[in-house]
Amino acid sequence: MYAEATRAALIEAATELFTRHGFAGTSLEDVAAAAQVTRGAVYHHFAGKQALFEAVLDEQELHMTKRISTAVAQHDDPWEGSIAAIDVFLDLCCDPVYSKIVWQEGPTALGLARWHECEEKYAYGLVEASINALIEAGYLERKAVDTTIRFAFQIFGAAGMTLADTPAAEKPRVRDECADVMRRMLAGLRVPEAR
Amino acid sequence: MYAEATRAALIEAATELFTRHGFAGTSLEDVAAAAQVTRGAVYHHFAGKQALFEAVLDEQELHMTKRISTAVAQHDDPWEGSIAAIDVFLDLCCDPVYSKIVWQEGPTALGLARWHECEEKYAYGLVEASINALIEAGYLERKAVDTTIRFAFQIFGAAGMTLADTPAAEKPRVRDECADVMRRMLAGLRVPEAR
DNA sequence: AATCTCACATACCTTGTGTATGTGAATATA
DNA sequence: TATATTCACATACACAAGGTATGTGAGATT
Repeated sequence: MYAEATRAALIEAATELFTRHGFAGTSLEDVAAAAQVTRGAVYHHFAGKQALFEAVLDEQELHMTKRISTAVAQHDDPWEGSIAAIDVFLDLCCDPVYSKIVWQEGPTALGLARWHECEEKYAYGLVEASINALIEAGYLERKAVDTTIRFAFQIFGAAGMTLADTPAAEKPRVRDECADVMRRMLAGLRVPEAR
Repeated sequence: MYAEATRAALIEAATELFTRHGFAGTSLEDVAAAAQVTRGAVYHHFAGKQALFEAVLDEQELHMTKRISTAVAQHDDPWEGSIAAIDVFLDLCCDPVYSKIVWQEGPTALGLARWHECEEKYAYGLVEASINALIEAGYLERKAVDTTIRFAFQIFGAAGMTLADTPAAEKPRVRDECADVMRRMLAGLRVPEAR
């Protein structure tokens, strides 16, 4: 029963190729060849090219979600938790695979609408929870909540995309600059009394 | 000499179709038919599908640039100018064509790298100029400048994308919420003395 | 009047996705 | 142990779409 191994090999090959050549630049023929099978195997395990990409993306997101959740859980204060989440997230974004798959290729591969649906399950949900926790704790006003969540989410995306096309050598510096800017922007949203 | 008219008709048809069905969902056959010519005409005027999209995008960007520039020019204080730029930009993003072409289809159609190159010429340049002006005037620290510009730019993108999938009926409300959040985030970056 | 170029149309090639069918090995069944 | 069935792919085909190469008529040039 090598089926599961084949599936894993396909996801691994796809992850590698989508990262290196992008979604559009990778054919299923390429993926199959890299996994040492034919396109038939791809269509046996996945409904199509998009479904394969979603499997790749899900794996990346799951990993990210776990790491951020545990980091957040170590803080009682939601503000501290949010800062921790930012730091862990930025570290993750220095991983070229994660940032490329999720932030660069994701929207292209799935279209913005479908990509956003996928994000709802992972990153977006985390941001939503954090913002709501900050509101509950009195750090943020209960005002324009949806828009605030959306913006916060996009800011994470901005960081991801920024780090994605930063050369490896400069990543540490840019990572810290991103953390600084994100913290200050978040601080700008705090209610005056909580500052 | 109907050449220029044909070219304009192609751009107009492409704008309409890319807006309605997206870049991937529109074939050059569709565009040619809508402009009452054949695909041959498309390839006579444009190098390919991407080049056609870039022509469409350029037109939208040019219009945006003009409106924002004149708005900014009416203020001496760069902070006031930036606030004005935000307002004009958000108004523009309520136009479904602009937001769809530039913020939704752009990255998908051209790939993030190429899209970013195009943006450099227009929106990105404006943000860059504004941030630099704010630094010169002492509102912002001269620190992590590139990252700050990038983030500010992405925040505009966040607003554009947010408004793009907001139903027309809610656009006015969301538009104002965006303006509020953007102002507060920008304020978070101000040096303490300038607050 | 002959020629040349512009502005397209027509026809063809190629790539890549998706689908339908074939096949051998493993497993279940009798 | 012989037969049937299912799984895990491979093979072959259909079709859409982008790109290219070539054909063509009208107007400009000489």
